[in-house]
Amino acid sequence: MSALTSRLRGHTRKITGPRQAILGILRRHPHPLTNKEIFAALPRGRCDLATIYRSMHLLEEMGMVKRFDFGDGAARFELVGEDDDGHHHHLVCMRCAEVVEIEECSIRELEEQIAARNGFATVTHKLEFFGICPRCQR
Amino acid sequence: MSALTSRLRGHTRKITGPRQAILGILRRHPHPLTNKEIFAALPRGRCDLATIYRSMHLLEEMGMVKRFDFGDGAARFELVGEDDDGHHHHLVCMRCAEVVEIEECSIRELEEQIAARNGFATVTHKLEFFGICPRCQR
DNA sequence: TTTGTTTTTGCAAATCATTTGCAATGAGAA
DNA sequence: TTCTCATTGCAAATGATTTGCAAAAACAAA
Repeated sequence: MSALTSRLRGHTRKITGPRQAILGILRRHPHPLTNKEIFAALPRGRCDLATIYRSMHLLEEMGMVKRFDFGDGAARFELVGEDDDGHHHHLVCMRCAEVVEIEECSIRELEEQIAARNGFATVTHKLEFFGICPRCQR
Repeated sequence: MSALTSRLRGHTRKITGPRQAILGILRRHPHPLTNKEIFAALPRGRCDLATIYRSMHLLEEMGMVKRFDFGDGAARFELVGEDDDGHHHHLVCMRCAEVVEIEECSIRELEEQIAARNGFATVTHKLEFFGICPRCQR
């Protein structure tokens, strides 16, 4: 919690109940959660859905959570550890949405390994690169 | 067009004006397009936006277009060649949304190569695996 | 601990992408 | 040419996410 405290203070931000509660939920859920899931996990009426959306933006900017997009239209978030940079991949079941964290980071050749190792079938992957193009760098 | 014709016929589907027009736009745009962009590229009033959404679903099911998700909330589509399976990656500028097609399929080590080769800066990548989990396979 | 200032929150309304109901229209088989 | 079923346009419905605004909460300073 000290990490949150100092980081928030450094941004002229306040340590509010909703924010602590959200971090709490994230801390005890090692899987990516949607804003709605976080909302549901919070004690009833603990805070508004809009507040969760706003908090996630803030925490993301501060680098405390990582945003994931599984392509189903809802963003998902995971807490980033003190040390790690939060970079890892996910193996998502297209039927029940079960999520398995994948530590390694290679590809293609890994598809088979990942499929076999986890017993998943018809595994595919989606990959996009992001950056700043030459024109925009000027 | 013969490919479209035969494929559509094989699915008890009709060859309509909107569908031909959409394929036409896709054919002359080698980059992923959003439904809205396709709509805008179509001669005014050529067809409804809803029809484009419906057509893209159909074409995707038929394997004639590939759907891409750059995480900005809008799906993008590209025509899949007769032969190729449409598998390739994209390098997207986070500022102007310029898109560069990346042929190779490896990762991480490639990030630097891709960044250098295209003059892009701060390149990152997003990757997710999809499949059917053991429980769902039963 | 009281006050003053600034950030946050709740709530409701607004956006945006995408989907859907339904009656009218069009494509293709007979 | 006719008949039937797929398809379309249009408008309304969804679902995720954002935003305006006044009230409430944090916190620094007194």
